[in-house]
Amino acid sequence: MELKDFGKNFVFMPDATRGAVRSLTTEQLKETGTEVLVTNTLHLMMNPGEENIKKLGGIKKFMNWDGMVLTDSGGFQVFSLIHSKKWKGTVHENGATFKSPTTGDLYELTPEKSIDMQMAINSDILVTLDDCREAVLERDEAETSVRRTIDWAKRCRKHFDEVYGGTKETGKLLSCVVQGANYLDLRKKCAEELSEIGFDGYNFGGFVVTEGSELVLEEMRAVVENTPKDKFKYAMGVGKPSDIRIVAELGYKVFDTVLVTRNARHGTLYSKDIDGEVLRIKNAEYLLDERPIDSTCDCYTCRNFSRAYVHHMFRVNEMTGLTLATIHNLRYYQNLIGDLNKV
RNA sequence: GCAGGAAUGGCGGAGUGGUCAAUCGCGGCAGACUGUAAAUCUGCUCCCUACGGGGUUCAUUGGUUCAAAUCCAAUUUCCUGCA
Repeated sequence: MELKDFGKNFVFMPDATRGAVRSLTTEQLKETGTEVLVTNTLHLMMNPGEENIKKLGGIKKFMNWDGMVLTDSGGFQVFSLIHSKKWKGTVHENGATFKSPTTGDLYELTPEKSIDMQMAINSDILVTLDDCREAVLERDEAETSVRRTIDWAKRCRKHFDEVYGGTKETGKLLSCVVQGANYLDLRKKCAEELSEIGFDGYNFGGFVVTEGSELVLEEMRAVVENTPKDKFKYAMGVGKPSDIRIVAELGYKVFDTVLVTRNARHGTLYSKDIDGEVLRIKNAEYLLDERPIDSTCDCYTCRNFSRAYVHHMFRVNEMTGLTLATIHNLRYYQNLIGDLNKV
C-alpha cells in the first residue's frame, strides 16, 4: 500500500504504543499481514524522547519497520492518565502539563509539541491533539472539549504547514479528531468546523462504546455525514470483530484497537470455530485439545501448534504463549479486514 | 529410650478461649478488557441451598467451659537435641 491510498480500503492497525506490538518482534508483526501500525506520541515523548528518537532516525528505522506508521497525538493519554488523575497534571487551554510518575520530570504537551514529536518519530500519518473525554458527558464539558479540540486542531494544522511545509514538503498526512461526546449537534459542529480547516482524514474520537459496551453508532454516523466524502474515516479504538463489521458499514475504513493484542495476552483468542468467535485458551477444556485455535486460520500459531500447547504455555506462564496468542489474534484481524475488502 | 517442639481447608502458612467456615499467598474454576500505566483486573474455590440460610470442620479420642482450632489428658505421626 502507498500512503496516498491509505484509507481507500479497510485497514487495521495494531497498537505498538511504545515502539513494539507487545510480545512480538517486528518480523513476527509483519508476518501477520500488518501494513500499518499505531505508535504513541506521549509515550515516546517520555521515552526515548524527542531529540533521541530523532537521533535514532525515527521509529521506522529504530524498530526496523518498513510498513507505515500512524502516530496517535497523545490526546487519549491526556484523558486516561491526566484527566482521570492517575498521573499528576492539569489539562488547560494550551494542552496538558504533567509529571512522569517514574522520573518526576515535567512535560508539556501542546498542539505544536505534539506535531513536533510526531515529526521526530517520522510518522506517515499524524493526528491532531484533541481533548478526549468519556462517552457520556455534561453539556458544558462536551462544549469545552469540542472548542479545545477545534482550536488545537487549527494550531496543529498551522504548525504542520508553516514549520514543516505540510503534506507537500513532508509527504505525510495530517488527520484530525472529532469530539462532541454524546451530543449529536456537537459532533456535527465539530465535524463541520474541522472540515472547514481541512484535513486528510477524520477520526472518530472519544469513547466508541458506552459502559454497557454498546457502540455509539449515532454519534459515529454524525461524523461521517458531516466530513468530506473523499477523506478517510478512522474509528479510533474500534473494536471487537463484530463492532468492526458494523462500523465498517457506516463508512469507516481505518481501525485500531488494543483489544486484539491485550486479549491475546489475557488468553482471549478469536476463532471462527467457536460460537461468539471467542475462545478462552486458559480454560480447562483446552488441556487436551489438539485442534488448532482456528481451523480456518493460516497464521504461524495455527499452522504449527494445538490449543493444548498454547493452553499449556499460558498455564505455566511461558512468554511464548503471549507471542503465539498475539500472532494468532492479529492474523485473525487482518483476515477479517481482508474479507471486508473482498466484498 | 529420655528431653523439647509441631500437627489448620489441594499446597504453603496465619489464628492461640467467644466477633472463626477460619487472614493471606499459591494452585484450581470462571469472567472482564474497545485511540494500552494492562503477561492485568474481578468474582468464586468444605458440603447442601428455593442465596434468606442450613450442616459438618482445624491429626484422633475423651475431658474442662455457657462457649474450644485455641485449655487439659491419652493416643498416633513428624522434627530437633541427648543417649
